[in-house]
Amino acid sequence: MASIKDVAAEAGLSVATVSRVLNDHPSVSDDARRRVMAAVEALSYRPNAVARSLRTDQTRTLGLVISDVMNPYFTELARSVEEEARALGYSVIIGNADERPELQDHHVTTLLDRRIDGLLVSPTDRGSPRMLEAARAGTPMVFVDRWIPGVDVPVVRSDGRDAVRDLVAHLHALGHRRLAIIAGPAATTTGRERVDAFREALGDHGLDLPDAYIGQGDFQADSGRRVTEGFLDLAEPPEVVFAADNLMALGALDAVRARGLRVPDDLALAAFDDVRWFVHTDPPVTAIAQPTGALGRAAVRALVDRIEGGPGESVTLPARLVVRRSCGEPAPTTQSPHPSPVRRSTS
Amino acid sequence: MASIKDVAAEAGLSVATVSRVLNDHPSVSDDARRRVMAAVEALSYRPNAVARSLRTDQTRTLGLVISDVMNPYFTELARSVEEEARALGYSVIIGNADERPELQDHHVTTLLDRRIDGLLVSPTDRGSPRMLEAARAGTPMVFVDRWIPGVDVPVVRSDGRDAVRDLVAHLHALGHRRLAIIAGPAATTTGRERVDAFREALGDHGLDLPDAYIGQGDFQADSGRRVTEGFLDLAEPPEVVFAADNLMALGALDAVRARGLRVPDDLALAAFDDVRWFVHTDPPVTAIAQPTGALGRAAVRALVDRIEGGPGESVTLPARLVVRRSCGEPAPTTQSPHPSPVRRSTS
DNA sequence: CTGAAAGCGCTTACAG
DNA sequence: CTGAAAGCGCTTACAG
Repeated sequence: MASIKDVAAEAGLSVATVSRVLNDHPSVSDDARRRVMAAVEALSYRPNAVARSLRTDQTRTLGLVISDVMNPYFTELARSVEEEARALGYSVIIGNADERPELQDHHVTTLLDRRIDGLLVSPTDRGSPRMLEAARAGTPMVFVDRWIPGVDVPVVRSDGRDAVRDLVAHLHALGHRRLAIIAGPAATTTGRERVDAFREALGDHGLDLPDAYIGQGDFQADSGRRVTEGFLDLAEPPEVVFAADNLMALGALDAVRARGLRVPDDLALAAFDDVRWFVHTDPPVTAIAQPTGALGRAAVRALVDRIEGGPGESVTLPARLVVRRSCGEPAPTTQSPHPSPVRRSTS
Repeated sequence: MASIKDVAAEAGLSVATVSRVLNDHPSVSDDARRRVMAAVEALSYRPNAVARSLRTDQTRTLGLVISDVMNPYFTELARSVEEEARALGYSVIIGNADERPELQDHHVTTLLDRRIDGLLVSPTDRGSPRMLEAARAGTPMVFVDRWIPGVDVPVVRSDGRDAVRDLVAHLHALGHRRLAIIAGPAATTTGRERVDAFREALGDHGLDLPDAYIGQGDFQADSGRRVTEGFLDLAEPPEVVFAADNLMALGALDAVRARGLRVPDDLALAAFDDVRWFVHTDPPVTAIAQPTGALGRAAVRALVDRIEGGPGESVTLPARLVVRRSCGEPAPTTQSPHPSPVRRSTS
């Protein structure tokens, strides 16, 4: 591959001058500029970003460590992050933690070793020493979606409290009284907050959330299935299950289907996170939608601000309830077109 | 951030020796090793990967340029690629082309500028000059899923021919005779091959594929919707639509639902690519499943082989048909539990 | 406007 | 086993 030296030789100029025209430095003669451009063209020269980074101490790269790429919510988040970053002249390297702290730590380490300019993270846990140290050491960093209390880093996330309140009101109006939740890991903020918001909303209606109705999931589908089976085995199963993310809702659908039961007749279902497929599931799933694209863009802007020495603004955006049919038919509607027999769990 | 010089000073040794222990070079005394380790620990030193890359001319990084991250098939592919790469000691940087040639080219350029050790690509088109030149220049490269004829690069993909044949046999047995396809872009191999396989399989049953039954999509949901609407508006609409990927199948479901029609009664549906949600759609969707994880792993192995100077083996894995209910009930089964009225397109 | 030179943080022959 | 030195490909004060 041609280096800047080759270009300089081809153009009959010094590497300093070549570098200047490549970086649009003002003090270059038109003649020099022309000759350099011609040489660049002739040699198909492309600057080596590695060398440039070593010299300038910036990589124009952002690291994004997310909990699970296979989760459509995070996939969309990653996509919007990349788009906004690209618009601002940055590349992004994604690290998929797969909800595993060691993997998260591996990616944080790798990213830091590569000297990314800033780090966007949606922590899987309360933070590894490496991550906390990086934050303390002043590595530009911002949390997206999930965050770690006590760490002084801007947070960009959505607040689902009002949407959860709307959801519970909706469920209550439909006559449901026994409401359960499939929670995310207690080590994550979203894992805890969604349970708290749910409990609080239940309280508004004089309902409480017994421990038996709090299932411990891990934001992945299998756990949603397992927890739902547990609920169904209860002497008094819940009437509704609220899954704290879309994958656990998928798992809940698996469980219901495996028992030959039906949603919402045997068990109503709602989910945090709205995904496109929810429109076409049987039945369409009522969900809480986050402004995912806006979140990703705001996170990048906050991070780039930090990189440039700014404070990096924290942002909280509201989520909203999208009612579909998985919690029961709204009252005024005519009878469902497929009246299915109400079967009950046999246990 | 501490550099190797700081470590050398702290350990009272030369940077050469520090470098040797960091790289597990055999000729280092135990004493030196101990002192270096202690210094590394004391300073929380981490080698600068940028400097190392510049010196060694390798980044231990693979580039992956895929057509669309939001497509679950590619998300899963990306995930398996990253896993296998990590197991082999490589990181991966993903570039999302979003089915846009210019964006694909942007990512190829950026990746090459960063001097990735090898490139994995699922081309959106027939290849940009930059990509073709990189291949010719000997940049280690392998195509995954889609490929470019005439370019001498290993190809790792799945062959859906047999599965498509099985699908058509299934449709034929169900009594369907008017079969249509929502094709991918003709600029892609998968766009063309799936149509060819479909036409060929139809031929086996004495059926042909009229132009009116070939809808031009772009592998994204909206095009599936648009094409399906066109089919539904035909004087003689097809009885079945085969979407060449899962997103266009989603779009087809949108179109059918928007008209108040039902699958499979009004229009049967099958898709290339199986996704988890297909189990829970209304009705569950019959699909052709690719061995996505195996594809990703094989692609990485081929690429790493090329990087190490090997030939890089091309691999073709079979896809298989997964029958569900979106094309109609299999004959022996009892009546569907929700007999819905057969409505027809009004046009 | 242009060039020679230093230096970014490493690795690695080459001597000793 | 250890160190001094060169060099990877750039950028950027410093002189001129």
